[in-house]
Amino acid sequence: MSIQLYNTLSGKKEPFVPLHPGKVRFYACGPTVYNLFHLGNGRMFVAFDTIRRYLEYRGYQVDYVQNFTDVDDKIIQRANADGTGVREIANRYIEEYFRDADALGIKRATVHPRATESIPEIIRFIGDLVTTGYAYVRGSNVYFDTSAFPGYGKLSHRSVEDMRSGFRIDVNEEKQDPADFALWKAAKPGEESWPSPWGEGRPGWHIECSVMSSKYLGDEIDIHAGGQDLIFPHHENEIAQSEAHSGHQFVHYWLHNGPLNINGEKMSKSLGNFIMTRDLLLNRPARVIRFFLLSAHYRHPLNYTDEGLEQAVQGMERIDRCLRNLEFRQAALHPGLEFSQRVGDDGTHAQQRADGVRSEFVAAMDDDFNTADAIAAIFEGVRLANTDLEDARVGLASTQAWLNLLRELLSILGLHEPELAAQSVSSADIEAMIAQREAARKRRDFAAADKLRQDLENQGVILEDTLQGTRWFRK
RNA sequence: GGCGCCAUAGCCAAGUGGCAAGGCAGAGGUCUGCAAAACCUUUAACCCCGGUUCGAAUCCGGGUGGCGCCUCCA
Repeated sequence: MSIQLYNTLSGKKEPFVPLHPGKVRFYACGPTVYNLFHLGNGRMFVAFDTIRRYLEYRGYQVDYVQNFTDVDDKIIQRANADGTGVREIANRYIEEYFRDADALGIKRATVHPRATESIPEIIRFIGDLVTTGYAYVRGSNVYFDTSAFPGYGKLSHRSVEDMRSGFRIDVNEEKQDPADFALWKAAKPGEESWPSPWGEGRPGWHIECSVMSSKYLGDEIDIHAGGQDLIFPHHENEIAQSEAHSGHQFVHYWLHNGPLNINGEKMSKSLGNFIMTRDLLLNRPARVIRFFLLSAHYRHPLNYTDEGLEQAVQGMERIDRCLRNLEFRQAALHPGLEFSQRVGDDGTHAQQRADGVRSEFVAAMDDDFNTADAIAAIFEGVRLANTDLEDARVGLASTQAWLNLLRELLSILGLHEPELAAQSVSSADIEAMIAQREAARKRRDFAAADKLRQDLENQGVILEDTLQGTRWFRK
């Protein structure tokens, strides 16, 4: 069974067949670097990073390109507001992007191109469109002529007629048609600009993605991804430019993620409900945030609430505890310990069930990257592993099968091992106190034993008694 | 006005023609000196009205409610 994915272009789920067997050319729209990225951006980055990871897991070699839009009105505004230069703003927020993205477990792209690094290619591309009659020049502005491209509207499934009837399109005297859009914008005084055949100016928004996509991946690629709100006009315009330019199909599969809402409403500055990913990262483990973002299907709306995030904390902890408990069992089985004498378990049964869980996980992910179902499969693995742990005879082979499975599946989702908390007590001190407590318990001095446990808990160390001895972890 | 999406238990969220996953929260039990962890059992759901069908949460039509895009917002 192959991977099925929902293609915005066709409006259907389709089997994924790459242009070149075993290889995937994947372009994901990146941030405009004028600020930290908000949780909606974070959702998009995590969603497509996860899809990329899964494609790699399924054996594809993925060339993943994610751009930085580093020339834009908002960057200029920010630079003016801060009294600094646009390059400084862009560089700063590219750095900040990596800080948050790395924390969220988002893999670095194969290439992270910046629009300003492709100005000559952009100018050439626009020049070609002018030459072939797809674009027209008005002073130092260049516009794309949408009426020259018959397929215009095929991605967003609307016609130019529909758009004309909409009264919200600004009428720009220079444009031949309200649906036309800028490829090259004449420089305004004081703005960063580049020389071009049409005069000083800078690229329009849409052209950079078309150019960088073809520059790094070729003019026909497998996947192009972004938020649903980019379908129109951004991606529609990219198709028009790229296909007018190349004369053939630009992208085979268009993937779009759903919106992230806050308490049921769209994030907006006027509502004051903007959530920066950074702010969440300061208060919660990054993997909990990632887990939360993956808890719904990527195409569906995801509603952020404090309670929802709290539920993600609990869910993530259930998985982490299972890993910890499996690891403790293995430590307790260490050769030389009395307990290991009693173990007889070749792990076959656990391995079979682990394989079954893996199959469920893969089936879920094959079905348009259904991470919610995939996470359900992980929980099934957790339950089965915990059930095994209930049996004192279950030993190294079984626990290893479960650990291997859970680590494998978590890593596909980019949810790696728990982070180590700050350490206020050394492991040796903890072990010593556990030994003291054990002695107190042996002489049935439970008051002393409980005090030791409480002392450790006050320092963030939790003790749990098991048949194999006392296990501990830092909270 | 045009285009489109969504509605499943207290909460989150899969499923999309054949006995309604999973997580969180709740209840009971087992284990334990106690606690924790864990396991077992359990409570509880397909917005409304029509239609198609042997059979609909799932398909079609109509409502109601919520949301998105049509503004260089992911």
